[in-house]
Amino acid sequence: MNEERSPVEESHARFGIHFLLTQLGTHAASGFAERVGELGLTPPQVGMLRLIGVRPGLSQQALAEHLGLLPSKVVSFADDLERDGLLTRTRGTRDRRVYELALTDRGRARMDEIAEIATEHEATLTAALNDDERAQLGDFLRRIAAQQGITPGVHPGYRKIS
Amino acid sequence: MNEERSPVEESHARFGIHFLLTQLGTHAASGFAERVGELGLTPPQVGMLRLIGVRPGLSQQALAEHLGLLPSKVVSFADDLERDGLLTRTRGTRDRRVYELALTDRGRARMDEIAEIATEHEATLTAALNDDERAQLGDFLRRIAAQQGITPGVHPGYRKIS
DNA sequence: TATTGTTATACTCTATAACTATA
DNA sequence: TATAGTTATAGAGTATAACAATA
Repeated sequence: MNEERSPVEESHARFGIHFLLTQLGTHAASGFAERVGELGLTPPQVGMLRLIGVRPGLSQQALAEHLGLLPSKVVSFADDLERDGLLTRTRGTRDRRVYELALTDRGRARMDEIAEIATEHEATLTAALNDDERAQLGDFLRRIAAQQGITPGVHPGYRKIS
Repeated sequence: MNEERSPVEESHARFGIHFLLTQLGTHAASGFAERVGELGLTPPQVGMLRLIGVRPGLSQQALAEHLGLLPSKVVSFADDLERDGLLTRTRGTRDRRVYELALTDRGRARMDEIAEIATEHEATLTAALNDDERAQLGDFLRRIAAQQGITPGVHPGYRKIS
């Protein structure tokens, strides 16, 4: 290994947080994808279930908007989730063009499983920190997100970066 | 907005760092991609230039291995960068199958531009924090990366998550 | 026979556009 | 005419496999 610090390396050192965030972001995402994959789900599908659980009666358009997914993707994801008995489509009473989506009992149970997986995943991911440090890290990241104009849980990065 | 805390929402709250990391990771990555895109470069190409700058004479295979890129991708990226006069391919003297890659003067100048962009990007990204907090955030993230077995700069997330 | 770089191809995924039914 | 959901399709991007040169 060469020990001299080239200009390139120095700029790289001054560039730490960006690299760490991108690398840890993809690491966290792929770890989570692997875990929920064992339940036959993808992260965007989990995002759909989570949002439907919080706001039942949501339309597919609204889901697509909130999660940053293509409407045509929401259709096929909803097909899968409905076929697996995790959610129901009900035609809207006032506007019969829309489907109102809701979790089934099975869907709620699946979300409880996912909550357990998520808690365990979170703990594994932050095993290097103690509770105080974890809280402080969360504070830092939330402040950065707020300052950057990022709404938590909205457009959570499922769509490809163009 | 519903103010009661459902089990789903509680699990979501306990799940903060994962979501923050993935969301901020894609945010940081897309911001950087946009900036270097104005120079006609993609993030993996920047990664190639950076690594070649640090370790001149690297082969395309070694590049692919270090950055987590497909060898066939390295070929087309190197084609672009060579055509733009940013790097040179020289046949290896001992093993004439390999190309030894090196930056041209123009390539080094481009890397200096990128270093400026990177420093500015980093400052913008962490504008919500003061210097002490920025240093502490870096420490937290480096410790997490080390504990998770992530080598800084190696396989920096260019490849798609499978 | 194995490996580097390259090219060609098959495959997946994404985004867009067309279609229906309601409004 | 416009919108929600759906389906079909074109385009982009990815991974794999085949190929030439060298070891």
